Amino acid sequence: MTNNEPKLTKKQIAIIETATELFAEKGYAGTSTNEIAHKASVSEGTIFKHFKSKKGLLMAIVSPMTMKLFAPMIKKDLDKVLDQEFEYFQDLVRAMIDNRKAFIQNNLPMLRILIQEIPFHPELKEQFIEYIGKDIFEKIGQIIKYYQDKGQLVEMDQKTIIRTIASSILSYIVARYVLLPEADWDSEEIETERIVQILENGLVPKN
Amino acid sequence: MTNNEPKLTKKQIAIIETATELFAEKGYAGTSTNEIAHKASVSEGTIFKHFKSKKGLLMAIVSPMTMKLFAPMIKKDLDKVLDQEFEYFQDLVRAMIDNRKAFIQNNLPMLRILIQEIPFHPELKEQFIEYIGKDIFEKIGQIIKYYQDKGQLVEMDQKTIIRTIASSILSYIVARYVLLPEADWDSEEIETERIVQILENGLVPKN
Amino acid sequence: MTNNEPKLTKKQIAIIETATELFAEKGYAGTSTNEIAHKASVSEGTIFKHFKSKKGLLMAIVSPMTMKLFAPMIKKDLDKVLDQEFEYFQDLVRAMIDNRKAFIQNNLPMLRILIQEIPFHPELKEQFIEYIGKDIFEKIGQIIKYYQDKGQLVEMDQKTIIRTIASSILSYIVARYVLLPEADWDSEEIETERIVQILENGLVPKN
Amino acid sequence: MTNNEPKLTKKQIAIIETATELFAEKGYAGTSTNEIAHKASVSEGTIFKHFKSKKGLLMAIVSPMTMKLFAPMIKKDLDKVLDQEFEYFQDLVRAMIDNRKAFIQNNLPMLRILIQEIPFHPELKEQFIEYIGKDIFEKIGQIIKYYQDKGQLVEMDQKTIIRTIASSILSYIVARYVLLPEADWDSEEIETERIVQILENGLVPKN
DNA sequence: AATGAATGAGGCTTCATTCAT
DNA sequence: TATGAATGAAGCCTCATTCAT
Repeated sequence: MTNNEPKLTKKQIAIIETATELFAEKGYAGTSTNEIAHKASVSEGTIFKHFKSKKGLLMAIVSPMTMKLFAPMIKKDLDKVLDQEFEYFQDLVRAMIDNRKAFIQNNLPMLRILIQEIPFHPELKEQFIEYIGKDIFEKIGQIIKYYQDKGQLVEMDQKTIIRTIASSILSYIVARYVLLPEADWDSEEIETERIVQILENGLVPKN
Repeated sequence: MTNNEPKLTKKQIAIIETATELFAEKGYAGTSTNEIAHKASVSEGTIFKHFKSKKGLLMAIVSPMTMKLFAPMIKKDLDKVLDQEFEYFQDLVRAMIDNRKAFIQNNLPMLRILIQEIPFHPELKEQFIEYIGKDIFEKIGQIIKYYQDKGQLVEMDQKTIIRTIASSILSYIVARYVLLPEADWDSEEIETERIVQILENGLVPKN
Repeated sequence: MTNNEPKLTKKQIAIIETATELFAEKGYAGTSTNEIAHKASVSEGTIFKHFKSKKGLLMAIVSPMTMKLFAPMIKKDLDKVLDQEFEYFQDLVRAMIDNRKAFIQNNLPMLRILIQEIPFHPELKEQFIEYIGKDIFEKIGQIIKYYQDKGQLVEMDQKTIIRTIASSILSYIVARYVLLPEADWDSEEIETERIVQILENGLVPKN
Repeated sequence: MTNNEPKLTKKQIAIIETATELFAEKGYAGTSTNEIAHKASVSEGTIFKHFKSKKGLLMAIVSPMTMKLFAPMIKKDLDKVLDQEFEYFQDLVRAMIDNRKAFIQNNLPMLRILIQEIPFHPELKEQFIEYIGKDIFEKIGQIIKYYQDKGQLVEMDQKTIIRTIASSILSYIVARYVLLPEADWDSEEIETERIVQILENGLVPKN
């Protein structure tokens, strides 16, 4: 949908992929451009030719353009979920958890970078918010309205509902896959069901 | 393993305080020992005399010994909440939110360090878990049982309940005070009430 | 040694002109080939195709071949002065000042390069001397003899006289236009007249 | 006369001396900090510890403080000349030429640096002017007035006279020792006498 | 116990130059 | 002929750490 094609060379892609991996693993400040160059089988000079500076590389990784590389995927598979018009809100939540879980597992490195580096690079925050906001928020807003109209969702303001759902899902996923990946967790189905149940009874009005 | 009272000199305290601040603000890898020395009005040599290495300084900051400095305070004010035997579970939650909020605001720097650096320093994770686990978990477990017996809490397993409560409270507080401190939030009372309400209706069994 | 007309392509001219400008402004060592390429709207490869190396480009700029591009102009307008047979030596000096001033102003960049880089590139010195010497010295020698015969010039040896005149004129012009272009100078006419007068009479008053 | 003692360590002095030499020989941009470190038997880190940056080192070399190291010498031996109250102005000029020649030969490197780098570092110009102006100009002004009153100097304005004398002396010395040190020059005495004579009488013979 | 000069390894970045297209 | 991606050597600079005082 974006007109100006990125046209990244093979080396550029190798650099971005390697850097993404390493930044995620060791942090931005803890990764040297030399290491990136080696692992990407590229000369250090090439990195700077393309990305101007180490920070430039970081920004490229999380830049809208790069995100757009993921965006189609993100949108498409989010749409798959959102467009299904589940009979019950709970089924939507269940589907979203699976969907988000898959996405996060696939994009763990970039998300790790975002989470770790946002506090140190104010520019990142803006990109993150813009990206999340623009592409995802609206759609979700519509869905929520749909279930509110159906009487399956409390009439709280949307921001709060989104935050509640998001924080329930994200805090579980982040804890499980980012912060404490080695801890012993119950099976995914059971964890999923718990979240659903809690969200259900908390957000669905009693009559 | 912790020997008797740690007797820190003024310089050592100055170093720890300065380093805590700077690590929190710019990250461990992003802070230089030189900067710490300057801001603490201490020579670089002194830092290494006392803490062996930069990592040693980090470990000292988050070490049980240092944490013990905070521990009495932590425990005491957590106990203040937990020992009150509120009539209703909701009141406990409300009190805990206020309590945690105060603690986090007071100890933001160290928490920031923990959150940021845990992924890069495996040793930290152990210290963190041991510290949090040992001192707090048990107590909370008792409390939960108390309210379960009173019929005010679902009969889920404790781990899940704790995670649910903790993630509700923490994800709100972390988001509000650590990740997005500048965003426009509703007033604290309203936010608190929402969390309480959601937790309440989600966790309290319907009859 | 100079073969027939040098046929420079448009790109080559663009490169030479841009490089001349930049070398003059920032020095040879302070200018990158990349910058030259950009400002000349040419790829870096092209520069090396044509000039072999960065040094080759410098040599091309100050080479006899390039200088010959200016030589006709130089000679012509110097001849204009020298062929006029002024009644008085002072008038010749006055005319030469104006003439040199114009030339220097028009060719400031290349002169700057010569002045700045001669100490670091021995080859340059030879080119410079050969070029200046061959084309100009002889002519001036004749002129001096002419005014000596007329009794308007002391009977010192020519080398000294040339050096005296040249240094008077050049040190003024270099100081005024190269070294301290922003300083506050008197009007050009007044400065010119002072040089003429001092050359004529010296500093000791005759009574 | 300056109160705050510089207190340069041995290494600092070694760095400054080596850098002065190398900058003079190969230019600022043409000299690497690595080379300076090696020749000064010092680690590269030490250079930056003391001088912050390569430019900082350049500024230190030509800074007032460093110049003050030379200033006593400069002033003292200039005073030797200026305080002698020569019977004739010509004798003063003669003495000044010898004196300046000695100074320049002794400080050739620093002067070379100044001459070469001033066009590229505007800050240098200010330091140069301030330094020359403050310490030397006034004194010379007095001397000139002395000889004007004695009727041995034309009644031109002082600035012009100073410039004339300075440019005569400097252009000879710079040409002889800086720009074209290898050329074949007449003996020093003869050259000196010529300058004196020209300054005295000019180029036009009186009959 | 404290200092701060000194270090050398390594970090980020620039550069002249080459080469496949 | 022209391009510009790619290179690797070298440049400037920072850093954690050591050591004589």
